Amino acid sequence: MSSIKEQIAELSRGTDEVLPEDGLEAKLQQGRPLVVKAGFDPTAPDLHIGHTVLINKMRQFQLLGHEVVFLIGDFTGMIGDPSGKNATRPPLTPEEIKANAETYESQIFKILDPELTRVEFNSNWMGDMDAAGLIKLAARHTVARMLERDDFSKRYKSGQSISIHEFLYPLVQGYDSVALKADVELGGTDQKFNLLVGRQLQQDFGQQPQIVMTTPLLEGLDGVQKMSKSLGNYIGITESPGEMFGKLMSISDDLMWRYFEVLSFRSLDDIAALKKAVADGMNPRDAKFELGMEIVARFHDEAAAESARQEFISRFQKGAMPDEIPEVSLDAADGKLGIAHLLRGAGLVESTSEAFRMIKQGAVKIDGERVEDRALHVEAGSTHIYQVGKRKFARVTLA
RNA sequence: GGAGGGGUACUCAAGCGGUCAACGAGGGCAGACUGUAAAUCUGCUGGCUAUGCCUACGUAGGUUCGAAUCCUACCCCCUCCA
Repeated sequence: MSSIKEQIAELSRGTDEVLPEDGLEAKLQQGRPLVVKAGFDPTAPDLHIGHTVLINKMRQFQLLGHEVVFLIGDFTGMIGDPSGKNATRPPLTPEEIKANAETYESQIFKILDPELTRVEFNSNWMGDMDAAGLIKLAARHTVARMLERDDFSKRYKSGQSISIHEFLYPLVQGYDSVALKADVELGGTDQKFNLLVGRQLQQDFGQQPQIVMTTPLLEGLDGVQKMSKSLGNYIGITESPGEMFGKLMSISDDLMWRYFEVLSFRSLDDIAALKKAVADGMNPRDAKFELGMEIVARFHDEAAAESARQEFISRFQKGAMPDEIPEVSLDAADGKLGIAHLLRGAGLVESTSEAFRMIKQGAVKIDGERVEDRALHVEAGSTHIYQVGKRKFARVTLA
């Protein structure tokens, strides 16, 4: 077992804040398994690797022998977290929540040890609380303190509405920590306020307040904006090995080191050594290969990672066609088909207009030959490999 | 309840009777360069039976040879006052 100091260094790695700063050391020195809590929305879980920064942190605690609680906020979900959102969420049915919870589990257990993970639902304790209980809970916090929260104060000052129920969200989340007697709560930076409310409530309830650890929102593949599905700059953890590997290879070198820090399970020393090797002349691409392999292996397996790497090398370094090209059959009405219609029929472009644009830009190839003539017609009874841009391929048989 | 401002393409944002499929920026896509990088440069960025036609500027009507631009009604959003 590593020293407490080393543990703190690894546990703090890639975190945004640890509050209070020296609190973690004090907790660790107690020498008992700590209760480490992290809460998740019960809404449709479609995790991307940005979410796994937090889960990786849970895993670290788990490896050090602590008790990790994966808390599904099924009750809180009925309130809706106000952070940055104003749309009211439709309430989920118990069936939906159950299904979502199962999806969560199948995804997080690629990282966490199922045997050592405690899954909880906050409806277990919140569902039984009556109105009087809720008011008592509310009485433990003040409006002034609620307004300390950044987005509340902004909205209040600018005259935007704040519903009363939004104040209850941090309280319920904080009460979860009381119910679980949490020693540590993990959350994204946007959760900081809520996590701190937990500390205060625990103190009110006579408990030792939890340590709050926040993890940053991971930068997306563009390296600038946060990773999110709607921005399209994400890697979903259920994506194929090839896609995952390819996407990781497309990130900038700066971002690569960032990803090493928060996504890799390698030790900090290891990463420092790799960084030095690159500084001394190692091709950064090879370092990126190692990152790609590790991530793909985590969500798939070693063999998949290796073949993803091989595929990548043969396809892009040697310019070969991908191994798996979608097969498409199309019917030609008059014994031949215009190239634009063919490309659209094969799903390589959205519209014939787009097809013409792509041809004009020199992005269309047939069997590796660039198409120059937008009026080109392909004879029926032929099979060719059509390509649009670098990544879109289809083997089209024209009948 | 009263007064005022606004709704334009993926987003922001010009336009305020014709030359507007709509300036500009961002994003996206493509080409060059490369490590499928990043940065940079260039081009494209509604659809179609394709050098023309159709559909689009909150919704529905109207005025006009002609409307995103003017008028009317309606819907929605915001600000200020109560």
